[in-house]
Amino acid sequence: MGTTTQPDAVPEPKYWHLKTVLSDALDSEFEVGEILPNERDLAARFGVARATLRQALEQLELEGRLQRRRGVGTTVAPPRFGVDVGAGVHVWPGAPDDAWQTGECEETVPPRAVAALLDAAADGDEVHSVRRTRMTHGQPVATELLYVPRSSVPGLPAETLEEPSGGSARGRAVLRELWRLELQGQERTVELGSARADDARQLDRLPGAPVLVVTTRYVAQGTTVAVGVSTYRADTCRLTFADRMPEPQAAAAESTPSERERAHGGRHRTGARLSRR
Amino acid sequence: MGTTTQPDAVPEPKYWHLKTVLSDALDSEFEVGEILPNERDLAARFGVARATLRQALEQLELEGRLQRRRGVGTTVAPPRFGVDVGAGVHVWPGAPDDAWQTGECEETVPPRAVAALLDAAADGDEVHSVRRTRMTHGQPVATELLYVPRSSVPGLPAETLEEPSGGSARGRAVLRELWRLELQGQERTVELGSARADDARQLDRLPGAPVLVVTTRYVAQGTTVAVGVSTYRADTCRLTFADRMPEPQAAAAESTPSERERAHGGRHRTGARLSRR
DNA sequence: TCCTCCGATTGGTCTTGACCAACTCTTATG
DNA sequence: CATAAGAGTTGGTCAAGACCAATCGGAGGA
Repeated sequence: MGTTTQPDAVPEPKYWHLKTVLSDALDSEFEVGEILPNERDLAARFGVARATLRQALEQLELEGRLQRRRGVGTTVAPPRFGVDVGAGVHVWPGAPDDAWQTGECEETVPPRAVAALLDAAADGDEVHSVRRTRMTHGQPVATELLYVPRSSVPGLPAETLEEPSGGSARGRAVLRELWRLELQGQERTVELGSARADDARQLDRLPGAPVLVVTTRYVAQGTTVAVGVSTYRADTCRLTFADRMPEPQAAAAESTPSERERAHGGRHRTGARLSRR
Repeated sequence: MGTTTQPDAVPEPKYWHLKTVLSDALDSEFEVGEILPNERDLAARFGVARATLRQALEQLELEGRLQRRRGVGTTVAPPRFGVDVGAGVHVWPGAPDDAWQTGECEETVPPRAVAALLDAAADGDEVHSVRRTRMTHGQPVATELLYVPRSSVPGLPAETLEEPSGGSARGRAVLRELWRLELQGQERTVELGSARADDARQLDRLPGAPVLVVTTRYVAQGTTVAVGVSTYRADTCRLTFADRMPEPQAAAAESTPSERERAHGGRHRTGARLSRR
């Protein structure tokens, strides 16, 4: 019972089939930013329960194809934008308005996992910490917590800590400006996580939203002098890492910033099958 | 209504509260590999509908804390293991049995997104492609598709293509051995995706399972000569990137391979509150 | 003109109940 | 003793319905 009408080999889940149908429709019949019919209508139109429809929508949202907001509706999300995370050169076109916003410095006890990475801090020790937020395309895409054990920066006047550079800067630049740390290198890990309540609020997402957690270990003099934990919105970001990339000649200029090709194909025609009414 | 008994500020969703309760229980009362009570029991025990319980379990599975298998049960997952992805040195303890398994070379039309990255292939062109699988800790953690346009390796005897190195090797090593390509550098992007049916099968997961998609762009002579698309299980893997990391003296030897600390704290006591019966 | 309030709309949460599919273990059978 | 057939267990899918919470827009009042 479907449109493909296979013999009946493996009964594909309804929501899975629904997802592919919607996905195709998204490509062919909708514009970015366009608003879909509401869930109750869609469910009725496909002859499924709302829960089933929602299962498909959830998948699509996870893939960054949709954006849902309570009280508003479900809209077609723009393609993910590349967010440079590596230490190397910018290669993928970065957003023109990509900027970090640095908060105030505090004294906190870092999470256990962070403490384990810091050579100079025992479990339970308080360390300096700064919260930062990364804005791109007019929206927050990441929050970061930077942890610097006191012993990494002994005898630093509190003044310096209260007055950060105030503007955009890469993590290592902040470490230099705030604490005059000169780094030798860094090491990063990326993993999937779900947003904690505080991070979710800053990212304008609901708690539990999928995020990419980037843990950076800053190294100087052979020891880990700082650790940064960045939380990126997984639905809108594609992290890019470049290590000693020679500037590509032609390929780099192939398209303008924001509107990059999507992960697995993506065109934007127009039509009117699923459109309103 | 809850255990925390806040005044009643923001009514925390039930499944969210449930998730934290379960998460704590996982830390304090269960061993890795232990099997939880079944969903119907758990739901009854917490006085919620099974659907609600499942919402909490889904979150925990997404975070890599649980593993669920139909017909078997829900088990406590081991901590994520770090999987080295960068071009640099191994720093995080890699698994002793980490190995790539290279398949046969075929001729395929790469997905549009890949073609867009390949300088030497127009949309629709066939290119060489090799499927590879990465095994770690006795299970498949990633599948990869390597795309090499013919013009990158003109006039290569088919023999070479049919007989890969047969064993473990990093991506660039494969490119060298298979096609004698010497690379200048590479660039990677990481994004969240959901497993396609074929990848899911290879990863022993259900279609739609969350994966980390690593797209690697191999560069030689200033052009992109190959593109690799790796699909990592997001629930079991933590990708690590190291660029010119100086070997840390003490910190590197702090713990033995597999059993690393978990992302946000994690100890393993024993108890018996939720345990069977 | 500006503001506030209220109601309609939309996605988010939760319940109950049912059946399906993968798996394990027991039991019957050769 | 090995194998096959069932039965029972467990997670996966689906339905139908109810209510909650965020949002937006218009009506009404200052």
